[in-house]
Amino acid sequence: MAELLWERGYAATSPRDVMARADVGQGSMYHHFDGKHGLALETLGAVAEHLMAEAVESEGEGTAIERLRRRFSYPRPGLLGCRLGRMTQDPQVVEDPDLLKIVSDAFETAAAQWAALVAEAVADGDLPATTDPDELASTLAAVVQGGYVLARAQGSQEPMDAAVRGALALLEAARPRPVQG
Amino acid sequence: MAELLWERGYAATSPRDVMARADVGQGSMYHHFDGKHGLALETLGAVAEHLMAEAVESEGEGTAIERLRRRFSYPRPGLLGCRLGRMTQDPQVVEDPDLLKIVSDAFETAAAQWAALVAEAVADGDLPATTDPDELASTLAAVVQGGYVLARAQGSQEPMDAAVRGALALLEAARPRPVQG
DNA sequence: GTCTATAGACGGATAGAC
DNA sequence: GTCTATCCGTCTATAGAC
Repeated sequence: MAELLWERGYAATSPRDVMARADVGQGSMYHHFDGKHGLALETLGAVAEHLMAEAVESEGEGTAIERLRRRFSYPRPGLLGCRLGRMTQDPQVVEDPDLLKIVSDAFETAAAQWAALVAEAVADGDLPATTDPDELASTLAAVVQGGYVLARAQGSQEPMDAAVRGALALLEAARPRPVQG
Repeated sequence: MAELLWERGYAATSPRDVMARADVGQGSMYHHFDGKHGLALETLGAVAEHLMAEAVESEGEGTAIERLRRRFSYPRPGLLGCRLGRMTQDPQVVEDPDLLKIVSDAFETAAAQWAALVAEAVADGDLPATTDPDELASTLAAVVQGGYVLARAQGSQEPMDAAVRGALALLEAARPRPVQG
């Protein structure tokens, strides 16, 4: 189910497909899961947890700006799209409070983590003192999500990587000059 | 059809829906259009043209950096999503060369326009001389597209606006200090 | 040009045997 | 627990009358 949600989204994934891919009979599936909706609920929750853990791990060690840059530069499969961001274009997901909550919570958590990194980097003097952490957090998250869109639109990984590089260059250019002495 | 493509995407829009919304009989539709595919082709082409024209208009007059900021800040309906970017999450669109081409071309044109604005602003000394116009163009386009994703994920316009503001602040902070005298 | 009727496949789910 | 059979609706498109 996780694979199919990624490849096709929620609306376009049928229980039949899931059964075929998992090589499982109809009876088995409906015995263990509460239909398509329940199946998606469990799957998407697990995916969200997995992605968040991976993102935090990707930061590694170092100063805030280093961790921010590392997390931001973490390789992402542009052509495949984001397993969560993708769901926001699926009306059947957005109109379903349960499913939307999973996506919404994940983005909220991610935004808070970006904002914390930004705030720390500002305190370190590695970003302008005037920076609004929440705004820049939104910007960074948007570059990542938008990178997926551009990559899929062009059928190439490149726009995603370019978007990230462009943002990194901007962060660097905006870095306050260290006070001499 | 344009409305339905926007609201539901391509895969989830049925000829029946279109007929109902347009208050047109089945025979009429299939007489004038070559089925769902042809309908989408014509519609999406017109939408792309309209959006591109609107974007160019939004720039207004002034220096490159002013036009860039104006076009970038142009109000966008985050909750509704981008009428073209949305299509990139629909496998039936991405796997259809004709439909994908419309989306792909539009993004390519937009990227070129962003890059031209950036290059001009660099020449004006309003952006760092080290800026790669293509990269920053990708970044700007990604912020916009990602803003739509964030807005829909949170069910609010705010993340979209915040992402744009954050990017504008970054552009401002990265602005080279004018040489005195 | 526009209508109604119909085709054949797939959607999501349930029933009841084993 | 797992299987097969089956339900009713929708999907996209075509046929053929008017």
